[in-house]
Amino acid sequence: MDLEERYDFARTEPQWQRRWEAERLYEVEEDRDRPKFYLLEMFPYPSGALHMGHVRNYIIGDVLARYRRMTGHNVLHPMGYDAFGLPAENAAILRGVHPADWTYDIIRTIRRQLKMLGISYDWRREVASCHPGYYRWTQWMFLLLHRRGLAYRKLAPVNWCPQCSTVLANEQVEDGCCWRCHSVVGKRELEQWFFRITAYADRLLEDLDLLEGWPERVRTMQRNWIGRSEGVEIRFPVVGLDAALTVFTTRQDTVFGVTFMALAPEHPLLPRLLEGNGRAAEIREYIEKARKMTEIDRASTAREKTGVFTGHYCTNPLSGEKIPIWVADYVLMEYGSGAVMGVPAHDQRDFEFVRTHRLPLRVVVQPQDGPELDPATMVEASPAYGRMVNSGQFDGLCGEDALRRVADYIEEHGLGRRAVHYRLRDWLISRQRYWGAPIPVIYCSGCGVVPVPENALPVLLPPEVDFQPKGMSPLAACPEFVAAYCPSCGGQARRETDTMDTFVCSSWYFLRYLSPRYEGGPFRTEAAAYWFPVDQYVGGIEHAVLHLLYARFFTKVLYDEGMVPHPEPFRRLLTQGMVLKDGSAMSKSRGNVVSPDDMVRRYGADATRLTTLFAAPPEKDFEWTDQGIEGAARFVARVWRLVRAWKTIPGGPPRPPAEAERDLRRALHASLRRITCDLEERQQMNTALAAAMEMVNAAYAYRERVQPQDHDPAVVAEFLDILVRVIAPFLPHLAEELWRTELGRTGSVHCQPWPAWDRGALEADEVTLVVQVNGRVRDRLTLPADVTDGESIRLRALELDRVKQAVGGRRVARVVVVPGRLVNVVVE
RNA sequence: GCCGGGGUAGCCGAGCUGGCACAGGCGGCGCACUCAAAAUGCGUUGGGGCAACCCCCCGUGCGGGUUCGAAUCCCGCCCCCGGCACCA
Repeated sequence: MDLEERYDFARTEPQWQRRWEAERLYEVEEDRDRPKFYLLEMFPYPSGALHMGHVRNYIIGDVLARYRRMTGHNVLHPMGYDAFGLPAENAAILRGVHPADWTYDIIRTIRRQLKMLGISYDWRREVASCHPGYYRWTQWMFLLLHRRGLAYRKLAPVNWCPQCSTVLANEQVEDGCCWRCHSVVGKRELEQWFFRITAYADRLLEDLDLLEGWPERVRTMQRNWIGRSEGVEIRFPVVGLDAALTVFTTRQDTVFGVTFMALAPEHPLLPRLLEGNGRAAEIREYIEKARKMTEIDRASTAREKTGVFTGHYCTNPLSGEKIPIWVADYVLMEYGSGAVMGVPAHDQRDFEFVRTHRLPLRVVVQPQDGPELDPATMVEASPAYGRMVNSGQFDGLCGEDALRRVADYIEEHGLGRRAVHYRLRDWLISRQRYWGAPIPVIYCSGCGVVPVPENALPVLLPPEVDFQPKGMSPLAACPEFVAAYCPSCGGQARRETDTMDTFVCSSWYFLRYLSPRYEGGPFRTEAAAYWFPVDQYVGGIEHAVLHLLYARFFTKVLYDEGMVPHPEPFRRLLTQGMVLKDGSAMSKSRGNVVSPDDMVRRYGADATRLTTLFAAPPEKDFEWTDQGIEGAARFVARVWRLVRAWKTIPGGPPRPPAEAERDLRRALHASLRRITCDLEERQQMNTALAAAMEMVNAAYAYRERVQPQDHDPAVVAEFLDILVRVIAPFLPHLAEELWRTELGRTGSVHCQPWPAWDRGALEADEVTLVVQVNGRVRDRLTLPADVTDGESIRLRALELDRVKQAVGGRRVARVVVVPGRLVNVVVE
């Protein structure tokens, strides 16, 4: 072999990419005779060229897709673009180009990058959510939800991002800041469209148990987000007023310990309590102050609990006691009923409140263990469940029983009812921006809110619009768009001018891929019957409660509508970690972006793929290093040289395998088994690749050990055949080059069946047992593999010099023999 | 505070359901090839003790426990990452 010869990835890789496209290798149709496998990566938001962090996602997905193809599956592996959204609009404002031009430009770049990496997509199925052929069906989804009573309009205080100049859903506010631009989010009172995701709260929660293929972390995050609490709502009549305050509590066993009532400053009953109230001025001042506070300040637990007494009282319906009503800004209007029964002895917040305002405290639950609670000496609340005291007829009841009996009593006496509350809020989907799918609704002075008829979709986004943000929807300033006829009465009417949240577009895209150009509906139900659900989804953890929750919600609605055969969209989920550079996530503003274009140019697509796959398990973050990719490129070349050197071994008569051949075959099949397990069950590409490297190392060791003229042709041929197949998912270009060009095989390696390991090759003639004395390794014992008799192994172990030495004449108490593994001699 | 996930060489990481701790890579060192270098191939690489091989001791965040045997199981801590959090 000429050592100067090098693997020319720059020539080879594009050549095979063109060939695969010409051979339509990755294009699939429904095929009832083959098991399907739907493999999907989260589609990118086209806000710029992809960096290494983005492409890791597609590389991981591609390995799994290629592996499934080789295991005989009919693999659907599509790609598209989450192309409606703010970055495009902001870039357009900044650069004076139209968002559509900007978006399609970036899409071209991303498509080129994905092709350059050799990702095996069925490109015919590409979708872009900003295309009318797509958003027509996003609008259709809106109408479906509307028809099912799941889309409604209401006036509510909503999150407003001043930077993005639009409202945001709760899920899109992180620590009081906009998820995208990190500006502090304020509140505005606006009439907006919501999706009633809370109607599905229980199912979204319960079905998490079905998602065994999801990381526990994501399931926990969704559980936290949904935040289900079981309790009771209790009505406290207001003294001297024909009204009652309803409170929600999960601790009805503490109801005899209520010493005050606290209302949120926004509570609707407050205006009535202020009528003719001598303290009205003071109270109003407090309410105003609370209103002006930012969400973050108000939510701070570090703040002292402030409040003012309203001068009014209500009656505890169980004890008959008179309870003072306060206003306190630690009570949130958005949760429960905006009123809290204050039980200072058993709730830390209420405890802090009474300490500042000198209100009384009463112990009504004694913990099962620990000292008796004494109100005089308590320094914090005691939230533990226990035995009810000072609670009249309920005294002595404990724990769950107490909760149940009090709830029963409340219901039987009409004082309230059992209730379940959620942290989850309805999904606010209106956006006061231009670059999104218009909400398909018309407002008629006579008929009210009228949905656009399905056959009038899409409601097209007009191209010529001034989209400079002015705190209102750009479409409202476009008279041609606003003017409409009422679909119901035909009279002059007005169009809705808000667009839909980007997350609406991405809540159903995995269904559009199934029949991407279908005109008769969002997707062909027969296609869904075959392909749905996604078998393996790959994407970032950042969507744990955003996209992944919304997509589950949409799927359940479509399931109820009978359009999809399964209530969950993603059977298995892999959340890949980030690629870090200099210790942090890549971003343009940080200037630490590693470009896949550079890496592919310098080292090739396969080496780039290998680097991201081998550096760490897929779900973990890893630091990008130049040494890493150099090592990857070395391995690519090492494989190439091995195959080049070995393909010329002439055939010869079969011969009995010698020890060197048996060792090589054992290493080959042991690695094959490991790679198969790692891909099949654990999805650990890094360890699969480690096994592939061991495989190659074993071949080099064989070449050191055996003279070239003595290389066993049959063993070498088997080795190359298996090696090239197993590297195919990881290094698709190299594998194809070796398969077709070097080994001269016909057809693509990517259409070959995945090899099965040979159990027989794994069996060794001899096994080496570890011999321990008191758990420490002292020697080794090599025996023919067929010696499994414990007694003879025991005797031979005790005969070993080093064992005798370690035993040192002490009495042998017992000998543990694990055949095939070890012997442990236990001495006193 | 609650919930989830982690902590193994100089670095990235293997180690499954208790059985030789550290596979594979990176980095380091050495050898071969070369006039030389690069590239490549081979060897070596946890710490300590010993002149030295053998060998011995220590070593998976910390402290206990279970076990013939623990990175792995149990109990109690510490630290890191992520989520939720004035949610009644």
